Amino acid sequence: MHEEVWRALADPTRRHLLDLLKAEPRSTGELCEACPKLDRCTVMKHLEILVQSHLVTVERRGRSRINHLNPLPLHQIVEKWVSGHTAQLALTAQKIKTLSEETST
Amino acid sequence: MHEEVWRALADPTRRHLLDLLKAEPRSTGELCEACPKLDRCTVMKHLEILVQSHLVTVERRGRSRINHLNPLPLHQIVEKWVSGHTAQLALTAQKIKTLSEETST
DNA sequence: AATATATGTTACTATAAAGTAACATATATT
DNA sequence: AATATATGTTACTTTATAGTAACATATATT
Repeated sequence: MHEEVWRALADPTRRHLLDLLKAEPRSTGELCEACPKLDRCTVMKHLEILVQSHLVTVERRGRSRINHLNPLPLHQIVEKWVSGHTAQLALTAQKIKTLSEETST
Repeated sequence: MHEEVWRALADPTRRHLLDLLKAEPRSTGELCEACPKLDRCTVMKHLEILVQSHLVTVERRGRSRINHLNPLPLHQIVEKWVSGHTAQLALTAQKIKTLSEETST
């Protein structure tokens, strides 16, 4: 299900990892370099969760593990859930305008 | 920031509450009736988190609290983060096709 | 074969979240 | 005023998550 995708996206570190992988596939070591504040084990745990949610796929290359971004699950939750909510924006434009002002407070 | 929005959306109960509010604003009591398995306090805690993330706004009406959906934060995280990732779908159509088969396993 | 490098595994700690219970307040109804 | 109703608050327990440390394995390099 998409439950894992939502959970995976909830963490800012994981979204950052996805951002890094958006540009190009990277090895785990490269991702760790890009996240100097985090322990390697922490990065690997996050990657594990991203793999379970299918947001990241793994390619083994010798002793390296190349992590690839898979944007499909993201696209799917947008299609199946988010779009149903954001569609209202067009319908209730004036109302949103008001709420927007409250939100920015 | 949008951190709270991602966190709020991570929980399936909260997404269900948003689904209920999508149709029409509802009082807390009505939401509790729609979630018979959950304690009233649990529902209120979830609503609290939804309000903090601005996904729900509250209107007081006598002794009732009417909860309104605000789809704007959702729209914003799609605009600011999700769309940047899903945009790749068009660019890497063939690759995704392959990943799709892996994902559905 | 010996060594370095990259990743995997297990166990632990600290923090946060989900859920509930008991009690408190505030508004409507009679 | 007394009562019922709807919501708010505080404190607690259980479970899940983030993060780390120490050790294990597997591949490349020399």
